[in-house]
Amino acid sequence: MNSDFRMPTQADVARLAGVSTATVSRVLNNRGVITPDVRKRVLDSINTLNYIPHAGARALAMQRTGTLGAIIPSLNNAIFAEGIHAFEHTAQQLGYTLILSVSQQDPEREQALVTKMIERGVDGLLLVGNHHDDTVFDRLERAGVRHVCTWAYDEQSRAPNVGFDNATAMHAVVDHLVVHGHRKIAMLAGITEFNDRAADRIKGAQHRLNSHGLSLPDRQVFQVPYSIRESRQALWSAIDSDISALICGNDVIAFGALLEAQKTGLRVPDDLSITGFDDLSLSAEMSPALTTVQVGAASMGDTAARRLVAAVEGKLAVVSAKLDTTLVVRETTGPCTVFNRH
Amino acid sequence: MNSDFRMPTQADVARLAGVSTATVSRVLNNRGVITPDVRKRVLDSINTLNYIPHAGARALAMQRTGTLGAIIPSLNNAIFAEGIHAFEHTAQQLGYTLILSVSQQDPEREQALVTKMIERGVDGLLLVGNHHDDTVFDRLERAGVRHVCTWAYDEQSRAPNVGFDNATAMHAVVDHLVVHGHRKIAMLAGITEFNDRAADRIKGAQHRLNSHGLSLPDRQVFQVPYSIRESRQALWSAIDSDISALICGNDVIAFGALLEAQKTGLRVPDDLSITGFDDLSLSAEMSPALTTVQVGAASMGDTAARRLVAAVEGKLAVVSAKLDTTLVVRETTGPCTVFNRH
DNA sequence: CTGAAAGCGCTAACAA
DNA sequence: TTGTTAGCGCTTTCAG
Repeated sequence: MNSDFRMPTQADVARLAGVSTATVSRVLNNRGVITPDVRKRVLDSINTLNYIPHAGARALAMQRTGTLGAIIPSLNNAIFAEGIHAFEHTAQQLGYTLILSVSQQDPEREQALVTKMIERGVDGLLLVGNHHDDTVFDRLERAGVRHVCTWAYDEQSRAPNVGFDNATAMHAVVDHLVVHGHRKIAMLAGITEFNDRAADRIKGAQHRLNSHGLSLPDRQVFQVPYSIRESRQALWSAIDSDISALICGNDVIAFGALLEAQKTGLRVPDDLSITGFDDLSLSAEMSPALTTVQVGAASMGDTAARRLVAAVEGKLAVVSAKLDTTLVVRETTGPCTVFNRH
Repeated sequence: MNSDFRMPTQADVARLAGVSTATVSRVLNNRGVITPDVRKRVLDSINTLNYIPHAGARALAMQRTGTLGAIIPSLNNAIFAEGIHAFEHTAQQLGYTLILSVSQQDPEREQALVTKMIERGVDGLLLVGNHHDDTVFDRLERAGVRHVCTWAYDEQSRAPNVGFDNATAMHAVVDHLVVHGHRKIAMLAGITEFNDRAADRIKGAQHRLNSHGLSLPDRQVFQVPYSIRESRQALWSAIDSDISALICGNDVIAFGALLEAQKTGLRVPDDLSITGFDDLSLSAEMSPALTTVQVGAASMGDTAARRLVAAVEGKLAVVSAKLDTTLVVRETTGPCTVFNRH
């Protein structure tokens, strides 16, 4: 690392090209009209000096940074990774850079990260879920940072949403199961603390079952971390009661349940129907292929980025987008064969 | 969005507290000694004004941003997501913010992204693999941005490495297979264009096989994208020759091969042994559980962040770290039962 | 221990 | 069409 070497600045470029810094700035930002000859001289100087503008200085002078922030619960969850991948891709395409932080579902950490994002001057911010500390929204609104909550959709939410209704998404699952004759159903849900999506999925399943004259009592809802290992164990609690179908909070949980079921000789779907949520790419490939809910994480990330940028550049409010989910029926669900065990 | 509202600045805080901005800056950065009373007044003012410092301005005045950059090929690959998750976690812990960009294995895009990173003034940058455009390193060195290449380890590399030797990592796989009597082996490798890790894994397997007096001719090496679907198809090309073992470039490819093998009634490992690379969390859980190479993506991300920060704060060069890989023998490999098919 | 003032690199009026 | 001149918000000598 050559120690005391100064990166060339706009002033250096200006000097070399024999123009003012204002002119350099102009050609850099395509502002105003510039004599072809001058523009060429500037461009040449930039090249020979290997000049790279200083984003911090620019951010100070203009009122924007050209960055989009995202605070997500985790990256070790393929579905978030997929959503962020798309978000970054679109952001990049629109000329924005991504600043990414992981909250680990910790509200305090999230709050601190939001402040960090404001410090960094992100032009827009993506959040996951609608459940956030009030101060999060207060700060964001106060700072005038456009933001959007994803992975959820609720008309009542304080912030704009780009996502789907987790509760409603469960309706199709329940209907599918009920139509196939399932009456006793359990659920391996995600952990609901600080996770409104997981909670909504439970509520959605329960309500829909109720409307069919059935029920999913709380004691048949088991909260498990999004981990295959832990999900395998949870299967045992779930099948203690003689259920014929198992609704899982997401695909990873479903993988665990399926693997464990297979290992113990339980036939899926003959002895037990299993459903997932997310439709990871693996879900279609495994065998039996997983019946699950497709959420379109990629298009969610893409849409979130577009709406955010549109709002920033148009100086408007972010407009919400309600995304659809679709039940993908595959091989882990089938007709209920009652009295199958016990 | 309240339109023309100005975020409170340090000057506002100073005014309210009845001190100079210099003093505010001092308490903010714990520099020098400050009278307790003054400190309290400043802190109070900060609170009542909800003052949030401006990172851009600070970056301009100091010579650092408190950000770490990372440019990775993709996020839709669980192993990269895991590595970045750890990188971000450690960075956050050390007080740094992550700026993340995805290159999609495109050298031109990568080059542009590196420039973007320099613009943003990242204090350190994580790259994947050792194969990068010369201008990438030129620019980075010129700008004095510490950087580290991960997911690879090569004494000869131009940049510091935090990673493992992909070629050597294959030795254990080959040895394991050979010891079990396998002689005819094929490989489903990753696509080697712009991917030195994939290429090294092939070379590693070939060399080691050679040293056993065996060989892995190029025509038995099939390059496939890191996708289950595509890998399934590739299996057919591979087993055309009557091999008894299949080395896969990573776990995802192995999943595909395994799934397809099972589907067609090929018994694993009796009819065909299969190995992976990465040791994704799923690999241990599936059945048969996958024999694979554990790479410790998390500790790689963690170490990369620490080394980068140490170099930045100590004004030193980044020091490389050679990480170990370990073969995890599970159930997809077994003794060779020759003449098993055809 | 604290304040005044210069300046980090860039953009945006305002003149010319 | 281009140059001059203020800042943008913060840190940092240098005085006091």
